[in-house]
Amino acid sequence: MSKILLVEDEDSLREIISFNLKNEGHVVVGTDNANDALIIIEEFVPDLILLDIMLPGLKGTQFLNLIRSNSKYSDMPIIIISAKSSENDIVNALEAGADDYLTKPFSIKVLTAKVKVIMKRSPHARDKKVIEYDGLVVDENDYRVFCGNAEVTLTHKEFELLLLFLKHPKRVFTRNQLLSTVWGYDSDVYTRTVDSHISSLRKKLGEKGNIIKSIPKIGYKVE
Amino acid sequence: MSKILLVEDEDSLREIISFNLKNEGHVVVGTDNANDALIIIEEFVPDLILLDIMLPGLKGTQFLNLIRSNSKYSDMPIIIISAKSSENDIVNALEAGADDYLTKPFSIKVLTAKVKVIMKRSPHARDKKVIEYDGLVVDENDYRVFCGNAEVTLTHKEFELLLLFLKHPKRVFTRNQLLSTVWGYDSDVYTRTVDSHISSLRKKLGEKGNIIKSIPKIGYKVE
DNA sequence: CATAATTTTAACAACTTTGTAACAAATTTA
DNA sequence: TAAATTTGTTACAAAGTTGTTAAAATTATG
Repeated sequence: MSKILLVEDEDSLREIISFNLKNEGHVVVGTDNANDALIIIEEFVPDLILLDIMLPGLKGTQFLNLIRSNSKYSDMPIIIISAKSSENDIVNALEAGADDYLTKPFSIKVLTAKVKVIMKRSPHARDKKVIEYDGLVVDENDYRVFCGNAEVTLTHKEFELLLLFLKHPKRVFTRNQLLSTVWGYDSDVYTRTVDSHISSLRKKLGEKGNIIKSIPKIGYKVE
Repeated sequence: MSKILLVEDEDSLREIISFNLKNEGHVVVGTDNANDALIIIEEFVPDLILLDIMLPGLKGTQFLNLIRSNSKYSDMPIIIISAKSSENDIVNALEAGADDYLTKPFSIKVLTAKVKVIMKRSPHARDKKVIEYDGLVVDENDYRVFCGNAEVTLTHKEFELLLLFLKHPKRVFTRNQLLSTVWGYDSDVYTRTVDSHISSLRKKLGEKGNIIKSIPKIGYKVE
Protein backbone atom coordinates (compact mmCIF):
# COMPACT_ATOMS: atom_id res chain seq x y z
CA MET A 1 0.00 0.00 0.00
CA SER A 2 1.61 3.23 -1.14
CA LYS A 3 0.84 6.82 -1.88
CA ILE A 4 0.96 7.28 -5.66
CA LEU A 5 0.86 10.47 -7.69
CA LEU A 6 -0.49 9.98 -11.20
CA VAL A 7 0.27 12.69 -13.76
CA GLU A 8 -1.66 11.97 -16.94
CA ASP A 9 -3.62 14.44 -19.04
CA GLU A 10 -5.91 11.94 -20.71
CA ASP A 11 -8.89 11.84 -18.35
CA SER A 12 -10.18 8.40 -19.20
CA LEU A 13 -6.77 6.75 -18.92
CA ARG A 14 -6.15 8.53 -15.62
CA GLU A 15 -9.44 7.20 -14.29
CA ILE A 16 -8.66 3.65 -15.36
CA ILE A 17 -5.17 3.63 -13.87
CA SER A 18 -6.38 5.30 -10.71
CA PHE A 19 -9.23 2.84 -10.30
CA ASN A 20 -6.95 -0.15 -10.69
CA LEU A 21 -4.24 1.09 -8.36
CA LYS A 22 -6.83 1.93 -5.72
CA ASN A 23 -8.12 -1.61 -6.11
CA GLU A 24 -4.64 -2.82 -5.26
CA GLY A 25 -4.88 -0.90 -2.04
CA HIS A 26 -2.89 2.19 -2.97
CA VAL A 27 -3.82 5.77 -2.27
CA VAL A 28 -3.83 7.60 -5.57
CA VAL A 29 -3.91 11.31 -6.28
CA GLY A 30 -4.23 12.25 -9.94
CA THR A 31 -3.64 15.42 -11.88
CA ASP A 32 -3.59 16.32 -15.55
CA ASN A 33 -0.61 18.67 -15.51
CA ALA A 34 2.93 18.92 -14.22
CA ASN A 35 2.53 22.29 -12.54
CA ASP A 36 -0.11 21.01 -10.17
CA ALA A 37 1.94 17.87 -9.70
CA LEU A 38 4.81 19.94 -8.31
CA ILE A 39 2.49 21.46 -5.74
CA ILE A 40 0.90 18.12 -4.85
CA ILE A 41 4.31 16.55 -4.30
CA GLU A 42 5.09 19.08 -1.60
CA GLU A 43 1.89 18.38 0.25
CA PHE A 44 1.13 14.75 -0.44
CA VAL A 45 4.71 13.44 -0.59
CA PRO A 46 4.00 10.38 -2.74
CA ASP A 47 5.98 7.14 -2.58
CA LEU A 48 5.90 6.80 -6.34
CA ILE A 49 5.12 9.00 -9.32
CA LEU A 50 3.52 7.73 -12.52
CA LEU A 51 4.30 10.29 -15.17
CA ASP A 52 3.01 10.71 -18.68
CA ILE A 53 6.02 12.13 -20.48
CA MET A 54 3.96 14.01 -23.02
CA LEU A 55 1.96 16.64 -21.22
CA PRO A 56 0.59 20.00 -22.27
CA GLY A 57 2.33 22.93 -20.57
CA LEU A 58 5.32 21.96 -18.50
CA LYS A 59 6.71 18.91 -20.28
CA GLY A 60 7.23 15.58 -18.60
CA THR A 61 10.97 15.65 -19.29
CA GLN A 62 11.30 19.06 -17.67
CA PHE A 63 9.27 17.83 -14.74
CA LEU A 64 11.51 14.77 -14.43
CA ASN A 65 14.60 16.96 -14.37
CA LEU A 66 13.09 19.27 -11.77
CA ILE A 67 12.33 16.37 -9.47
CA ARG A 68 15.70 14.75 -9.94
CA SER A 69 17.60 17.96 -9.32
CA ASN A 70 15.78 18.57 -6.05
CA SER A 71 17.71 16.65 -3.44
CA LYS A 72 14.61 16.35 -1.32
CA TYR A 73 12.96 14.20 -3.95
CA SER A 74 15.96 12.90 -5.80
CA ASP A 75 15.24 9.31 -4.98
CA MET A 76 11.51 9.29 -5.38
CA PRO A 77 10.68 6.46 -7.77
CA ILE A 78 9.23 7.55 -11.09
CA ILE A 79 7.65 5.34 -13.73
CA ILE A 80 7.20 6.94 -17.14
CA ILE A 81 4.18 6.15 -19.25
CA SER A 82 4.41 7.26 -22.84
CA ALA A 83 3.17 6.71 -26.36
CA LYS A 84 6.71 7.15 -27.65
CA SER A 85 8.47 3.83 -27.88
CA SER A 86 11.72 4.53 -29.67
CA GLU A 87 14.98 3.36 -28.22
CA ASN A 88 16.11 6.96 -27.80
CA ASP A 89 13.05 8.03 -25.89
CA ILE A 90 13.37 5.14 -23.50
CA VAL A 91 17.10 5.55 -22.96
CA ASN A 92 16.77 9.30 -22.48
CA ALA A 93 14.05 8.92 -19.90
CA LEU A 94 16.00 6.28 -18.00
CA GLU A 95 19.16 8.36 -18.07
CA ALA A 96 17.22 11.38 -16.90
CA GLY A 97 16.36 9.43 -13.80
CA ALA A 98 13.21 7.45 -14.51
CA ASP A 99 12.99 4.07 -12.85
CA ASP A 100 10.98 2.37 -15.54
CA TYR A 101 9.30 3.10 -18.83
CA LEU A 102 6.01 1.75 -20.08
CA THR A 103 4.85 2.33 -23.63
CA LYS A 104 1.19 2.97 -24.36
CA PRO A 105 -0.89 0.98 -24.74
CA PHE A 106 0.30 -1.00 -21.75
CA SER A 107 -1.28 -3.74 -19.70
CA ILE A 108 -2.72 -2.57 -16.39
CA LYS A 109 -1.62 -5.83 -14.84
CA VAL A 110 1.95 -5.22 -15.92
CA LEU A 111 1.73 -1.71 -14.52
CA THR A 112 0.51 -2.86 -11.11
CA ALA A 113 3.15 -5.59 -11.05
CA LYS A 114 5.84 -3.02 -11.82
CA VAL A 115 4.54 -0.71 -9.13
CA LYS A 116 4.91 -3.57 -6.67
CA VAL A 117 8.46 -4.31 -7.79
CA ILE A 118 9.52 -0.71 -7.47
CA MET A 119 7.90 -0.25 -4.11
CA LYS A 120 9.67 -3.36 -2.86
CA ARG A 121 13.02 -1.78 -3.68
CA SER A 122 12.19 1.69 -2.52
CA PRO A 123 13.43 3.02 0.79
CA HIS A 124 10.01 4.61 1.19
CA ALA A 125 8.56 1.15 1.13
CA ARG A 126 8.30 0.49 4.84
CA ASP A 127 4.87 -0.66 5.88
CA LYS A 128 2.43 2.13 5.51
CA LYS A 129 -0.61 2.70 7.54
CA VAL A 130 -2.50 5.08 5.34
CA ILE A 131 -6.26 5.31 5.36
CA GLU A 132 -8.22 7.06 2.67
CA TYR A 133 -11.88 7.94 2.80
CA ASP A 134 -13.72 10.25 0.47
CA GLY A 135 -10.71 12.42 -0.32
CA LEU A 136 -9.47 12.43 3.26
CA VAL A 137 -6.11 10.78 3.78
CA VAL A 138 -4.85 9.91 7.22
CA ASP A 139 -1.23 8.84 7.40
CA GLU A 140 -0.77 7.06 10.68
CA ASN A 141 3.00 6.79 10.26
CA ASP A 142 3.63 10.46 9.96
CA TYR A 143 0.63 11.64 11.94
CA ARG A 144 -0.46 13.69 8.99
CA VAL A 145 -3.86 14.36 7.50
CA PHE A 146 -4.66 15.51 4.00
CA CYS A 147 -7.94 16.95 2.93
CA GLY A 148 -8.03 17.01 -0.83
CA ASN A 149 -4.46 17.95 -1.60
CA ALA A 150 -3.91 20.24 1.36
CA GLU A 151 -2.45 19.15 4.64
CA VAL A 152 -4.51 19.82 7.73
CA THR A 153 -2.89 20.21 11.13
CA LEU A 154 -4.80 18.41 13.84
CA THR A 155 -4.19 18.13 17.55
CA HIS A 156 -3.58 14.72 18.99
CA LYS A 157 -7.15 14.18 20.18
CA GLU A 158 -8.59 15.38 16.89
CA PHE A 159 -6.26 13.04 15.05
CA GLU A 160 -7.20 10.05 17.18
CA LEU A 161 -10.87 10.75 16.74
CA LEU A 162 -10.63 11.07 12.97
CA LEU A 163 -8.49 7.95 12.76
CA LEU A 164 -11.03 5.95 14.74
CA PHE A 165 -13.87 7.16 12.56
CA LEU A 166 -12.07 6.44 9.31
CA LYS A 167 -11.00 3.00 10.49
CA HIS A 168 -14.68 2.19 10.89
CA PRO A 169 -16.57 4.25 8.39
CA LYS A 170 -20.35 4.31 8.82
CA ARG A 171 -20.10 2.84 12.31
CA VAL A 172 -21.96 4.84 14.93
CA PHE A 173 -20.00 5.55 18.11
CA THR A 174 -21.62 6.71 21.31
CA ARG A 175 -19.91 9.52 23.14
CA ASN A 176 -18.88 7.06 25.81
CA GLN A 177 -17.37 4.70 23.26
CA LEU A 178 -15.38 7.56 21.83
CA LEU A 179 -14.30 8.60 25.30
CA SER A 180 -13.19 5.15 26.32
CA THR A 181 -11.33 4.54 23.07
CA VAL A 182 -9.65 7.87 22.53
CA TRP A 183 -9.42 9.15 26.10
CA GLY A 184 -8.99 5.77 27.80
CA TYR A 185 -11.41 3.51 29.62
CA ASP A 186 -10.85 5.20 32.95
CA SER A 187 -11.11 8.77 31.82
CA ASP A 188 -13.44 10.86 33.91
CA VAL A 189 -14.13 13.46 31.33
CA TYR A 190 -17.48 15.10 30.77
CA THR A 191 -19.17 13.45 27.75
CA ARG A 192 -19.80 16.76 26.05
CA THR A 193 -16.08 17.26 25.68
CA VAL A 194 -16.42 14.95 22.69
CA ASP A 195 -18.82 17.40 21.04
CA SER A 196 -16.34 20.15 21.50
CA HIS A 197 -13.59 18.21 19.77
CA ILE A 198 -15.93 17.11 17.00
CA SER A 199 -16.75 20.73 16.44
CA SER A 200 -13.16 21.83 16.02
CA LEU A 201 -12.42 18.79 13.89
CA ARG A 202 -15.27 19.67 11.55
CA LYS A 203 -14.03 23.22 11.37
CA LYS A 204 -10.51 22.19 10.44
CA LEU A 205 -11.73 19.79 7.77
CA GLY A 206 -13.70 22.58 6.11
CA GLU A 207 -16.23 21.31 3.57
CA LYS A 208 -15.27 17.74 4.31
CA GLY A 209 -16.20 18.41 7.92
CA ASN A 210 -19.74 17.37 7.30
CA ILE A 211 -18.86 13.76 6.67
CA ILE A 212 -19.02 13.63 10.47
CA LYS A 213 -22.70 13.18 11.15
CA SER A 214 -24.31 13.45 14.52
CA ILE A 215 -26.76 10.70 15.36
CA PRO A 216 -29.26 12.37 17.67
CA LYS A 217 -29.39 10.89 21.14
CA ILE A 218 -26.66 8.39 20.31
CA GLY A 219 -23.39 9.89 19.15
CA TYR A 220 -21.48 10.33 15.91
CA LYS A 221 -20.40 8.53 12.78
CA VAL A 222 -18.54 9.30 9.57
CA GLU A 223 -20.23 8.69 6.27
CA MET B 1 30.75 -0.48 -12.50
CA SER B 2 29.13 -3.66 -11.27
CA LYS B 3 29.61 -7.37 -11.30
CA ILE B 4 27.01 -8.89 -13.59
CA LEU B 5 26.11 -12.52 -14.12
CA LEU B 6 24.60 -13.21 -17.53
CA VAL B 7 22.64 -16.44 -17.94
CA GLU B 8 21.77 -16.91 -21.62
CA ASP B 9 22.02 -20.07 -23.67
CA GLU B 10 22.21 -18.44 -27.07
CA ASP B 11 25.95 -17.99 -27.58
CA SER B 12 25.85 -15.09 -30.01
CA LEU B 13 23.42 -13.05 -27.93
CA ARG B 14 25.46 -13.74 -24.80
CA GLU B 15 28.55 -12.44 -26.56
CA ILE B 16 26.83 -9.29 -27.73
CA ILE B 17 25.35 -8.44 -24.34
CA SER B 18 28.57 -9.26 -22.58
CA PHE B 19 30.60 -7.13 -24.96
CA ASN B 20 28.33 -4.12 -24.48
CA LEU B 21 28.13 -4.35 -20.72
CA LYS B 22 31.90 -4.67 -20.51
CA ASN B 23 32.13 -1.56 -22.66
CA GLU B 24 30.07 0.24 -20.03
CA GLY B 25 32.70 -0.68 -17.48
CA HIS B 26 30.99 -3.68 -15.88
CA VAL B 27 32.57 -7.00 -15.06
CA VAL B 28 30.54 -9.69 -16.77
CA VAL B 29 30.56 -13.45 -16.26
CA GLY B 30 28.43 -15.43 -18.67
CA THR B 31 27.06 -18.94 -18.62
CA ASP B 32 24.61 -20.86 -20.76
CA ASN B 33 22.81 -22.75 -18.03
CA ALA B 34 21.20 -22.23 -14.65
CA ASN B 35 23.07 -25.00 -12.82
CA ASP B 36 26.41 -23.39 -13.47
CA ALA B 37 24.86 -20.03 -12.62
CA LEU B 38 24.06 -21.28 -9.11
CA ILE B 39 27.70 -22.22 -8.59
CA ILE B 40 29.01 -18.99 -10.05
CA ILE B 41 26.77 -16.95 -7.76
CA GLU B 42 28.46 -18.47 -4.70
CA GLU B 43 31.91 -17.58 -5.94
CA PHE B 44 31.45 -14.43 -7.95
CA VAL B 45 28.63 -12.84 -5.90
CA PRO B 46 27.26 -10.65 -8.67
CA ASP B 47 25.56 -7.30 -8.11
CA LEU B 48 23.00 -8.09 -10.78
CA ILE B 49 21.77 -11.13 -12.70
CA LEU B 50 20.57 -11.02 -16.28
CA LEU B 51 18.50 -14.12 -16.80
CA ASP B 52 17.07 -15.68 -19.90
CA ILE B 53 13.85 -17.22 -18.65
CA MET B 54 13.84 -20.01 -21.26
CA LEU B 55 16.82 -22.19 -20.64
CA PRO B 56 17.53 -25.84 -21.33
CA GLY B 57 17.76 -27.95 -18.17
CA LEU B 58 16.91 -26.06 -15.01
CA LYS B 59 14.32 -23.53 -16.11
CA GLY B 60 14.68 -19.81 -15.55
CA THR B 61 11.54 -19.66 -13.42
CA GLN B 62 12.84 -22.40 -11.15
CA PHE B 63 16.16 -20.60 -10.95
CA LEU B 64 14.37 -17.37 -10.07
CA ASN B 65 12.49 -19.09 -7.28
CA LEU B 66 15.65 -20.70 -5.93
CA ILE B 67 17.40 -17.34 -5.72
CA ARG B 68 14.45 -15.57 -4.18
CA SER B 69 13.93 -18.23 -1.55
CA ASN B 70 17.56 -18.09 -0.45
CA SER B 71 17.71 -15.32 2.09
CA LYS B 72 21.36 -14.73 1.27
CA TYR B 73 20.44 -13.63 -2.23
CA SER B 74 16.84 -12.65 -1.76
CA ASP B 75 17.42 -9.08 -2.74
CA MET B 76 19.86 -9.57 -5.56
CA PRO B 77 18.51 -7.64 -8.54
CA ILE B 78 17.41 -9.80 -11.47
CA ILE B 79 16.46 -8.63 -14.94
CA ILE B 80 14.65 -11.18 -17.08
CA ILE B 81 15.28 -11.40 -20.80
CA SER B 82 12.82 -13.46 -22.73
CA ALA B 83 11.23 -14.09 -26.10
CA LYS B 84 7.86 -14.46 -24.43
CA SER B 85 6.05 -11.18 -24.31
CA SER B 86 2.57 -11.98 -23.09
CA GLU B 87 1.06 -10.08 -20.21
CA ASN B 88 0.96 -13.26 -18.15
CA ASP B 89 4.62 -14.07 -18.66
CA ILE B 90 5.65 -10.59 -17.64
CA VAL B 91 3.39 -10.40 -14.60
CA ASN B 92 4.39 -13.87 -13.45
CA ALA B 93 8.08 -13.09 -13.67
CA LEU B 94 7.67 -9.82 -11.81
CA GLU B 95 5.58 -11.46 -9.11
CA ALA B 96 8.14 -14.22 -8.79
CA GLY B 97 10.65 -11.59 -7.85
CA ALA B 98 12.19 -10.25 -11.04
CA ASP B 99 13.07 -6.57 -11.04
CA ASP B 100 12.49 -5.97 -14.71
CA TYR B 101 11.53 -7.80 -17.87
CA LEU B 102 12.90 -7.24 -21.36
CA THR B 103 11.38 -8.93 -24.37
CA LYS B 104 13.57 -10.14 -27.18
CA PRO B 105 14.60 -8.60 -29.45
CA PHE B 106 15.53 -5.72 -27.19
CA SER B 107 17.74 -2.72 -27.66
CA ILE B 108 21.18 -3.06 -26.11
CA LYS B 109 21.07 0.60 -25.19
CA VAL B 110 17.83 0.12 -23.32
CA LEU B 111 19.36 -2.85 -21.55
CA THR B 112 22.44 -0.93 -20.43
CA ALA B 113 20.24 1.99 -19.33
CA LYS B 114 18.09 -0.39 -17.29
CA VAL B 115 21.14 -1.96 -15.73
CA LYS B 116 22.21 1.51 -14.59
CA VAL B 117 18.79 2.28 -13.13
CA ILE B 118 18.68 -0.94 -11.19
CA MET B 119 22.20 -0.57 -9.90
CA LYS B 120 21.38 2.94 -8.73
CA ARG B 121 18.58 1.52 -6.57
CA SER B 122 20.45 -1.50 -5.34
CA PRO B 123 21.60 -1.62 -1.76
CA HIS B 124 25.23 -1.81 -2.89
CA ALA B 125 24.90 1.46 -4.72
CA ARG B 126 23.05 3.10 -1.88
CA ASP B 127 25.80 2.13 0.49
CA LYS B 128 27.71 5.36 0.23
CA LYS B 129 28.23 6.78 3.65
CA VAL B 130 27.42 10.36 2.82
CA ILE B 131 23.87 11.48 3.32
CA GLU B 132 22.52 14.72 1.97
CA TYR B 133 19.19 16.27 2.83
CA ASP B 134 18.02 19.76 2.05
CA GLY B 135 21.50 21.27 2.08
CA LEU B 136 22.64 19.30 5.10
CA VAL B 137 25.47 16.87 4.47
CA VAL B 138 26.35 14.17 6.96
CA ASP B 139 29.52 12.24 6.27
CA GLU B 140 29.39 9.07 8.27
CA ASN B 141 32.95 8.10 7.37
CA ASP B 142 34.66 10.90 9.18
CA TYR B 143 31.86 12.11 11.42
CA ARG B 144 31.53 15.49 9.80
CA VAL B 145 28.47 17.59 9.16
CA PHE B 146 28.11 20.44 6.72
CA CYS B 147 25.31 22.92 6.77
CA GLY B 148 25.33 24.82 3.54
CA ASN B 149 29.07 25.26 3.03
CA ALA B 150 30.01 25.63 6.65
CA GLU B 151 31.09 22.73 8.77
CA VAL B 152 29.21 22.25 12.01
CA THR B 153 30.79 20.56 14.99
CA LEU B 154 28.44 18.18 16.69
CA THR B 155 28.86 16.03 19.75
CA HIS B 156 28.49 12.30 19.36
CA LYS B 157 24.89 12.13 20.52
CA GLU B 158 23.89 15.04 18.36
CA PHE B 159 25.57 13.40 15.39
CA GLU B 160 23.85 10.07 15.96
CA LEU B 161 20.50 11.76 16.29
CA LEU B 162 20.92 13.78 13.11
CA LEU B 163 22.17 10.73 11.24
CA LEU B 164 19.17 8.69 12.29
CA PHE B 165 16.79 11.44 11.24
CA LEU B 166 18.44 11.94 7.88
CA LYS B 167 18.57 8.23 7.18
CA HIS B 168 14.80 8.21 7.55
CA PRO B 169 13.59 11.60 6.49
CA LYS B 170 9.95 12.34 7.30
CA ARG B 171 9.70 9.39 9.63
CA VAL B 172 8.33 10.22 13.05
CA PHE B 173 10.31 8.85 15.98
CA THR B 174 8.97 8.71 19.49
CA ARG B 175 11.31 9.80 22.24
CA ASN B 176 11.62 6.21 23.32
CA GLN B 177 12.49 5.05 19.82
CA LEU B 178 15.21 7.68 19.69
CA LEU B 179 16.45 6.63 23.10
CA SER B 180 16.57 2.96 22.26
CA THR B 181 18.24 3.55 18.91
CA VAL B 182 20.75 6.22 19.80
CA TRP B 183 21.27 5.50 23.50
CA GLY B 184 20.71 1.74 23.39
CA TYR B 185 17.72 -0.40 24.23
CA ASP B 186 18.62 -0.70 27.90
CA SER B 187 19.37 2.92 28.59
CA ASP B 188 17.62 4.27 31.64
CA VAL B 189 17.78 7.86 30.67
CA TYR B 190 15.01 10.34 31.30
CA THR B 191 13.01 10.77 28.06
CA ARG B 192 13.32 14.52 28.18
CA THR B 193 17.04 14.22 27.70
CA VAL B 194 16.17 13.78 24.05
CA ASP B 195 14.54 17.20 24.00
CA SER B 196 17.63 18.73 25.43
CA HIS B 197 19.81 17.27 22.69
CA ILE B 198 17.31 18.22 20.03
CA SER B 199 17.46 21.74 21.32
CA SER B 200 21.23 22.01 21.09
CA LEU B 201 21.20 20.29 17.71
CA ARG B 202 18.73 22.82 16.38
CA LYS B 203 20.82 25.63 17.73
CA LYS B 204 23.99 24.37 16.07
CA LEU B 205 22.24 23.90 12.75
CA GLY B 206 21.10 27.52 12.79
CA GLU B 207 18.37 28.25 10.27
CA LYS B 208 18.37 24.66 9.11
CA GLY B 209 17.58 23.70 12.67
CA ASN B 210 13.90 23.98 12.00
CA ILE B 211 13.84 21.01 9.69
CA ILE B 212 13.55 19.12 12.97
CA LYS B 213 9.86 19.25 13.73
CA SER B 214 8.27 18.24 16.95
CA ILE B 215 5.14 16.12 16.66
CA PRO B 216 3.14 17.02 19.75
CA LYS B 217 2.58 14.13 22.11
CA ILE B 218 4.58 11.78 19.90
CA GLY B 219 8.15 12.82 19.24
CA TYR B 220 10.20 14.31 16.45
CA LYS B 221 10.87 14.03 12.75
CA VAL B 222 12.94 15.77 10.11
CA GLU B 223 11.20 17.26 7.13
C1' DC C 1 44.92 12.93 37.81
C1' DA C 2 43.46 17.33 36.53
C1' DT C 3 41.09 19.52 32.93
C1' DA C 4 38.01 19.80 29.27
C1' DA C 5 34.16 18.20 26.96
C1' DT C 6 29.95 15.87 26.91
C1' DT C 7 25.83 14.24 28.84
C1' DT C 8 22.07 14.31 32.02
C1' DT C 9 19.00 16.39 35.00
C1' DA C 10 16.23 19.94 36.80
C1' DA C 11 13.93 24.21 36.74
C1' DC C 12 11.38 27.51 34.58
C1' DA C 13 9.51 29.92 30.52
C1' DA C 14 6.85 29.67 26.44
C1' DC C 15 3.58 27.60 24.14
C1' DT C 16 -0.26 24.27 22.90
C1' DT C 17 -3.89 21.41 23.94
C1' DT C 18 -7.73 20.21 26.52
C1' DG C 19 -11.92 20.42 29.27
C1' DT C 20 -15.57 23.14 30.89
C1' DA C 21 -19.13 26.26 30.92
C1' DA C 22 -22.18 29.30 28.92
C1' DC C 23 -24.99 30.44 25.35
C1' DA C 24 -27.02 29.80 20.61
C1' DA C 25 -29.20 26.91 17.41
C1' DA C 26 -31.64 23.05 16.28
C1' DT C 27 -34.58 19.35 17.21
C1' DT C 28 -37.91 16.74 19.71
C1' DT C 29 -41.79 16.26 22.69
C1' DA C 30 -45.95 17.33 24.80
C1' DT D 1 -46.51 26.31 19.45
C1' DA D 2 -44.03 26.42 23.69
C1' DA D 3 -41.19 23.91 26.65
C1' DA D 4 -37.73 20.65 27.08
C1' DT D 5 -33.97 18.48 25.43
C1' DT D 6 -30.10 17.87 22.58
C1' DT D 7 -26.39 19.48 19.70
C1' DG D 8 -23.17 23.23 17.89
C1' DT D 9 -20.02 26.75 18.93
C1' DT D 10 -17.00 29.65 21.27
C1' DA D 11 -14.05 31.66 24.83
C1' DC D 12 -11.09 30.94 28.42
C1' DA D 13 -8.81 28.90 32.41
C1' DA D 14 -6.43 24.76 33.68
C1' DA D 15 -3.52 21.24 32.47
C1' DG D 16 -0.04 19.50 29.98
C1' DT D 17 3.94 19.62 26.58
C1' DT D 18 7.90 21.41 24.60
C1' DG D 19 11.93 24.73 24.42
C1' DT D 20 15.79 26.48 26.70
C1' DT D 21 19.18 27.19 29.87
C1' DA D 22 22.34 26.36 33.50
C1' DA D 23 24.27 23.58 36.85
C1' DA D 24 25.54 18.81 38.33
C1' DA D 25 27.25 14.38 36.97
C1' DT D 26 29.76 11.75 34.07
C1' DT D 27 33.06 10.60 30.66
C1' DA D 28 37.01 11.43 27.69
C1' DT D 29 41.68 13.41 27.09
C1' DG D 30 46.17 15.03 27.58
